[in-house]
Amino acid sequence: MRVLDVEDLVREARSKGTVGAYQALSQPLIGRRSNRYAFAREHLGLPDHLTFALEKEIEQSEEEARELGPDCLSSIPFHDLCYGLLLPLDGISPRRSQRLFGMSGPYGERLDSKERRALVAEFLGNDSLGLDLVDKVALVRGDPFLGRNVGTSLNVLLDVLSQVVFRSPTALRDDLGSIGDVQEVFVRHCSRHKSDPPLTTREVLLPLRHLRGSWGAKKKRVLRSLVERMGRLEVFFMIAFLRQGRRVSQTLGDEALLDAIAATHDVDRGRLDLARSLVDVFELARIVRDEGKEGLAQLALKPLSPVGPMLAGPEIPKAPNFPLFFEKKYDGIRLMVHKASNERGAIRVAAYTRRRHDWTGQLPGINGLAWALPCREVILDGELHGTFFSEVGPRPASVYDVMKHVRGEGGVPIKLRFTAFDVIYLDGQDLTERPFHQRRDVLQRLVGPLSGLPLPIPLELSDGELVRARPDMMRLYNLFRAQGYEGGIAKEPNAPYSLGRRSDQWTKLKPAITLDLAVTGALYTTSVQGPGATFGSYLVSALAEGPSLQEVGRVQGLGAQDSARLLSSILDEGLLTGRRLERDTSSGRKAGVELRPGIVATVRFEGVVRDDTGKLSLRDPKILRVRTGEKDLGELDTVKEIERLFQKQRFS
DNA sequence: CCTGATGCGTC
DNA sequence: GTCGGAC
DNA sequence: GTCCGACGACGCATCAGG
Repeated sequence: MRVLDVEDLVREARSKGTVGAYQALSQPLIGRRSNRYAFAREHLGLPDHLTFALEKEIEQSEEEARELGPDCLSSIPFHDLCYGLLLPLDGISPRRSQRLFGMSGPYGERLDSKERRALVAEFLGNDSLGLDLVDKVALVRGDPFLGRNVGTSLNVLLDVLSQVVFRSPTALRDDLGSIGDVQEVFVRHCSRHKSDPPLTTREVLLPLRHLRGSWGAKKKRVLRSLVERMGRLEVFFMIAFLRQGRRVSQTLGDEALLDAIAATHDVDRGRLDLARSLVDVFELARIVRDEGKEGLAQLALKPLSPVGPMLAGPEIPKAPNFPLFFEKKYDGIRLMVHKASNERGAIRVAAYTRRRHDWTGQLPGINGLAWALPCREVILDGELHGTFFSEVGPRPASVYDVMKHVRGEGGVPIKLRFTAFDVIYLDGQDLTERPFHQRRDVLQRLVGPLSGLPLPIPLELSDGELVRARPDMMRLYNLFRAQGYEGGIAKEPNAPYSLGRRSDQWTKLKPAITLDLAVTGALYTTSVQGPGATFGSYLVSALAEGPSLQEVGRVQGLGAQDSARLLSSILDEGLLTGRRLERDTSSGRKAGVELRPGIVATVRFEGVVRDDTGKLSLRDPKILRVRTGEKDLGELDTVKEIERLFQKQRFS
């Protein structure tokens, strides 16, 4: 056995360039070392974010059996891209830009939407940047994660910054309190204008693209490696990328992107539109990049290719156009069930959620359901929901029970059911253009006979009927409510099925309960949009024994005007107790202030939910109006009342 | 081993 | 899920 | 009108640290 000479291997590998060297060494040396990052840093001079990106890229290229090019990182410097593209697209005001970066960008002032479109078209058409179409779409959309949800909490960002600038996270949080915007906090603490040597755009895009699923110290190490090499402009936009929800160039939607792709990549605009209804814009870019026109031409609605379901519009209008099909609204998980058969009769089944995630594996019973359908191929749209069995008899389960049952592999005494309410594809035919009533007929013939069969997940047709006037509709609505369901959906009989879109041809009718609650605190907004509102949400409390106040939930803030008015009355009436408070939210811990009672909010909500610990909260709460100057606690609704509502909805 | 923090998914 | 705001 | 980010709820998986 020959002993490997590390030095020799490294010397030989380095002659192959950065990527080649890592590839050459990843198997014999780096893969075996516990600290690959330290090894790559010492011997190859690779910063951590590149080691991370290359490791992931190599993994992926092996899976997809494709070559990893030696120049997969060489591309336009990220700084130049920020300056030439992201800054003009972002619509940041010239004054702010001057203050943050000491410059106002290449155009001096804000671009209007026409100019932004032109810029995007020019960018997509420029093939000397070392960026492919997927990269470009990701940049224009400000989403390096390609449409997947990747969040980074505020605390993680501040931790990373604290490692780079040697300032405590607490001090940084205080800075954030006075500056108001995370991106700006990073910019202020960044000493350089420009990275040196410059980071390339791919060098930033690739680590971010693979960041999904990375957690804790690993994620922080990658981010730190990037942040400490960035100048102000670069760090500003990377932080924008990382903030979940916050995207640059938000004003330029898919439409503009499709226009630009059509113009620069010689594909038909109408074809792109059609494609867009079947896949998201990132997948579309990948298809154009890898398969070109032919790939686009092959795109069609077909089983086993997930598509976004049609979504209902907001609320039913006061005077809807009758007749309408009024259908029970089930509280569960929206699911598209796909069935496909090949020539030899082998059947494949899949189930996809509203955001096109594959839930087939989590729902073994879905196979039996699909097999029972008397057709070769089909795509059914419906709701996975459940029935809860308790001492007082069966009642519809809430979506939380359903999730617990599905994810926790039972443990909850509910029986899952799948209720189909639409069919969009049947045996080679795309039915999306057909009017709803025709699809309903098809569905009835297909699913009706299977109702009541003992399938692993029972299949049934949604409950509903054609109503000709409001009293008919309300009679049905009250019946559905009495049975414990959420309400109803009104569907226009002639509506086609709009894939992946929200349509007002389907509207909801749901209950609205209101309570008067005390506003006992406010959390600062994390918004970075202009002046906006100071507070992003409010803590509300109900009257409890004592009398005392018990917090019963948070309610999203008001519009800019109402919010400003509320803030001034808080100050006028001296409602600030001076105590600060913090609450955990899905986007990290948020800071806020405690308020003395004095503001009463009328809160509308759809029901009461109870978590594992027995705590009751309001579901989908919204502030209808606020009254100030209320000193009398007796006017408030009580915790008892909320408990009563919870019991009532359970046993109705 | 338990608990809290974080991320990601559903509504 | 809802809502408000920018376009 | 349409789009999308800022917000609400819970539950589960995973990891860090006492």
